[in-house]
Amino acid sequence: MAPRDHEIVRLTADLVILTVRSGRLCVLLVERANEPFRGRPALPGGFLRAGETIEETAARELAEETSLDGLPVEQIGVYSAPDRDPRDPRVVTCAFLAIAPDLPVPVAGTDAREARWLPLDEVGGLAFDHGRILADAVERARTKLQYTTVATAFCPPEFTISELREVYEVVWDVEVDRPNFHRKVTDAEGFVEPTGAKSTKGGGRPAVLYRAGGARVLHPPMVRPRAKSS
Amino acid sequence: MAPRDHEIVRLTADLVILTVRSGRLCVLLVERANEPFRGRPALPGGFLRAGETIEETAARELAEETSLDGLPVEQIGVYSAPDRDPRDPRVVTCAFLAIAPDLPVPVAGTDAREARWLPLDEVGGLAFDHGRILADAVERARTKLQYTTVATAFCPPEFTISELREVYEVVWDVEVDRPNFHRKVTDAEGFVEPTGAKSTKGGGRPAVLYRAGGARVLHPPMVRPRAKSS
DNA sequence: TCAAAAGTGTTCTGGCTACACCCATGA
DNA sequence: TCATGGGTGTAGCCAGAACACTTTTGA
Repeated sequence: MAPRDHEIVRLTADLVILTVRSGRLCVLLVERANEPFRGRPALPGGFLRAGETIEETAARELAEETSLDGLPVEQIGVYSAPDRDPRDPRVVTCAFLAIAPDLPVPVAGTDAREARWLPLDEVGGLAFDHGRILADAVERARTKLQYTTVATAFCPPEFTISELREVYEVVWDVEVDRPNFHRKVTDAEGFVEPTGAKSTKGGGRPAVLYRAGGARVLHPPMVRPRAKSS
Repeated sequence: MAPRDHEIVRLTADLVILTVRSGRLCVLLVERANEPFRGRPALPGGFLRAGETIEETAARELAEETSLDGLPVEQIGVYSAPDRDPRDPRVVTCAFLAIAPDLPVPVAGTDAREARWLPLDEVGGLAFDHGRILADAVERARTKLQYTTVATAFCPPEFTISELREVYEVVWDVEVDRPNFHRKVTDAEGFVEPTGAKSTKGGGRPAVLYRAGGARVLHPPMVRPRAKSS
């Protein structure tokens, strides 16, 4: 092969960290402190270091931003347009999706950057190609709700079926039939398991509390109905 | 942020090109001409060049290996283990999946490397982490058959329903009910459309020929039955 | 006793499975 | 006229959709 006709790049991991806060799907954004795009909102992220896999880079940045350790991250894709970063030399990024419960805010980052949750429909003007990355990650999250049990990752350790249903309704922006959802979730092997306790909040009958079950895939899958708004 | 604590990498695109040949799922492999892993089978691939996206790198390598232009490629993932390439400096790869019809072989590459189709169950001893990349890509292809129309990409421009069914049977390693498959495929909007011609091969009744339809997603999806061979 | 939210029962329907059956061609 | 593979008909089953209904709490 022809030697040295290839380009040297710097590799970053950018994180799309999603959560549900007060009935809205939110993403964690930071404000850029340096050029390029100084002052613009951006996805948290950082450079690959020696000896790391890019997953480890992502996990390290995630821990710094959310103080949630061991939260799984999933690759969304590589974004490598030559002009995506005006700096020289070239920067290629690998985007990751992470799903978090509603954390105590403001999220205390260990570095000076200000991080904040922003509802998806208020996001605009992101730096670089982060708008596209965010859109791709949200689409992935929506798809994953169908055939995996990740919805529980949006919830606190103990939750009610209604709280879990709210995750689906918020992320998919649909209404989900309450009785059918209850049956489907409680019948599905390993999706949720009862803790024995009951929720005391709420005006009506107390709800049984559940925790996430052992299953990762959902069988049969949830089917996403037609969107309610549009 | 702390400057210069990040690593410089070289980025490659590696291709998993799949096809169905004489009833078996096959992958295109090349023999490495240089160290490391000289003489070992490997996935075709190459380095990112200046001004290219990594998708363009993949498309360029694909065209060189198969002389099929414009075949779509899909990202599988990034493989970045620090020790995946014994060379220094570090090489990170982005893997791509491409699906091809049964091409006239041997595939004429423009470079000197010898490329050949190898049935999946005969693959072994791949260079680097290409064994894992291949496994991930095959799993992706299997999943994609469920809810997309990519199965037609395994077929020539005109094909019979039975040829399309064979794709599912080979890739999934299952038996598919012939009558039900026929109905499902011909009823699905945009999956296949008849050309008007009929196949002359085969001993029995001539089969109607179809070409790929316009739809990319399959609605409702194909469901993968339990594997026939354990 | 009423409102509110949790949870159960029941009917209907659409898609899938299984398999019987008919059709068109070559030998 | 028989073998071979293409294509259609149809009965049963099962899961999801829709929605009526019962249960358990606080006010």
